Amino acid sequence: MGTPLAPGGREAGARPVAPQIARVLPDLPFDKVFDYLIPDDLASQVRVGTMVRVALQGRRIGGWVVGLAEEASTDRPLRPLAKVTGWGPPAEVVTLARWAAWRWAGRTAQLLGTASPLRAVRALPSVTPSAPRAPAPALPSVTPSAPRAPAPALPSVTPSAPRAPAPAAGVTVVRIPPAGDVLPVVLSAAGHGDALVLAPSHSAAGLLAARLRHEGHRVALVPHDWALAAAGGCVAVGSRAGAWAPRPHLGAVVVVDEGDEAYQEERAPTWNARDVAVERARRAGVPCVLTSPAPSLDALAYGPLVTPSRTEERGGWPVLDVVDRRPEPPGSGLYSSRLVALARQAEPGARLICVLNRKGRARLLACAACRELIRCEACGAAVDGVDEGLACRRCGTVRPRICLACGGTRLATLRVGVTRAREELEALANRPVAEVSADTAAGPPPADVPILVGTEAVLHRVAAARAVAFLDFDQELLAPRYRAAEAALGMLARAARLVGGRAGGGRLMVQTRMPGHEVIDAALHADPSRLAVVEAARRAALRFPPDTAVAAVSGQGAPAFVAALPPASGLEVLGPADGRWLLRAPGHRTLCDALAATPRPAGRLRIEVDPLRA
DNA sequence: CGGACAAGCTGA
DNA sequence: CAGCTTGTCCGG
Repeated sequence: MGTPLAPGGREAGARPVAPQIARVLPDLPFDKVFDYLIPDDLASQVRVGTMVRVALQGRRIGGWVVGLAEEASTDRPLRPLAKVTGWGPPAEVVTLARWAAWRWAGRTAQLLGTASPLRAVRALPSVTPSAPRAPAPALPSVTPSAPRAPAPALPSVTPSAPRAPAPAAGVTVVRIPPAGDVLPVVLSAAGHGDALVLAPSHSAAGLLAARLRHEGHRVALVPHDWALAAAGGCVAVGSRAGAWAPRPHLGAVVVVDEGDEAYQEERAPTWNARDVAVERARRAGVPCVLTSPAPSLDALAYGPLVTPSRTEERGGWPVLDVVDRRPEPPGSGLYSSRLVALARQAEPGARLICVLNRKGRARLLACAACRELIRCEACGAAVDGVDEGLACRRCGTVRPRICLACGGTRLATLRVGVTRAREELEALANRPVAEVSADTAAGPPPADVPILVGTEAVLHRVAAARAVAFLDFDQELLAPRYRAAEAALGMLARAARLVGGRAGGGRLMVQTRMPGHEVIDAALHADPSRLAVVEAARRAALRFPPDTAVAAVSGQGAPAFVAALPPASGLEVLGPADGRWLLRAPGHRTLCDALAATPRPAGRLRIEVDPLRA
């Protein structure tokens, strides 16, 4: 049984209320609001957020009611709403979407689409007024790996408190080591009104939802359980899109593994669920907790950091073996003797996972005789070894496998791809090795293979391992992205989760020529602050976020757009590099105001605010 | 987005 | 100058 659609506070018998005009944002590629008359028979169903269909230019188009009014904003005759489709995002989420459209230079309608139910919701399930409250989580399960959570938060978990006193609003960053458990933090938030909990992947959200249910909480897994979340009286758990879940009485927000890149939408607008969640909590005046084994500088800029004790944090990271490859001659292969020794110990039940973030076969070839780099004779780009000889990756020219400098025919691989890495390791370790990458068959890799080699994706495809080795960690440290160092430590943390804490005996190994790098130093000491301090200084020196706000502009219309930017807007324009401009401003206010004030030219235009690569 | 309408190109 | 393409504007 459900409550009638959108009661909206209008009771039968109450005098007819004034607003008869709905301001509707149609689902079109531009943000323009149109007025429609609300027919009397639909009046009880229409409020801000309601999804409707309207006639526009002889067509029917879906859209959202974004406002109610008594007077039209135009002289032309108004048409009535054609239909009420069902429930949509609540008013404060509509406002949030408008903010996000500004913040990431996108369309409100697109964000409202993300905030809306997958299928039309005609009625909300009724809320059991006093749902059986969660039993107290067994305290021992909380203590061992629990970080020192904000003190007032923990008591709220107790079942005796129907609604815990609201803890202080604001953002708290909680560092939880890889082998630690976020559940205590999530449970304390779950005690506050309609909590919102985000995890980076669908599977992580599902797992968290199941654990919360096990603890006795009513849980809506969004967007699937959108209507349940809209009815309230439960915890909403979701991944990226969950940031937009309807929450009638938002009480607290938790973002698990806040730095995970999965929180950022890849397509423009490149909104980030963590930042949406933080803003949402701020607007609602409720606490927001960001957790991470290695908090990002973006997170640290939001609020104070809470860390576990050194003992606890050290225990939550595995031992890291750093293999310094500097003494070895260049081109001595992908595998150090220490790595081969580790590989020979691997068993199907105690796996070794090797991570190599490159795909394909040989990436760079050199002449074995004269050491000249083998490049395309036409354009000078690197070439791939193919069956017919050497093929240019840029222009496609194919030529025989001969060194142009000395005529030598023996070519050496300088950087090995995953396929080749697998073959080599199988020979060196004398055990079966399987390749796992984003494009090999989905699902878990074969269980009877003791060693897996793959790109970073392998860390997402396997639940546990005895050891994880990064074959060329410098690849991560030197990646041409300003967040490379954070991403590298994040990858170590992810690997650490697979092998478990120090006591379990699992190991991490990195092969590197930069053994003193602060990322390695941080993981070695189980102290992410060691990276954060250095990284903060570096970002400031290079004027990258969070010290500044940046956006990347590309596509056909980019030149015209960049030319049309207001000259005195406080924006610094860099580039173009590869048809991509970078805009830099002291902060998002300046950046986003300038982006919003600039007319969009015809033609494709992609604006990435907070681009992952800059 | 997609229709309406206006301004440009081509062929006779 | 009809007949068509391409571009720009606009919707309640």
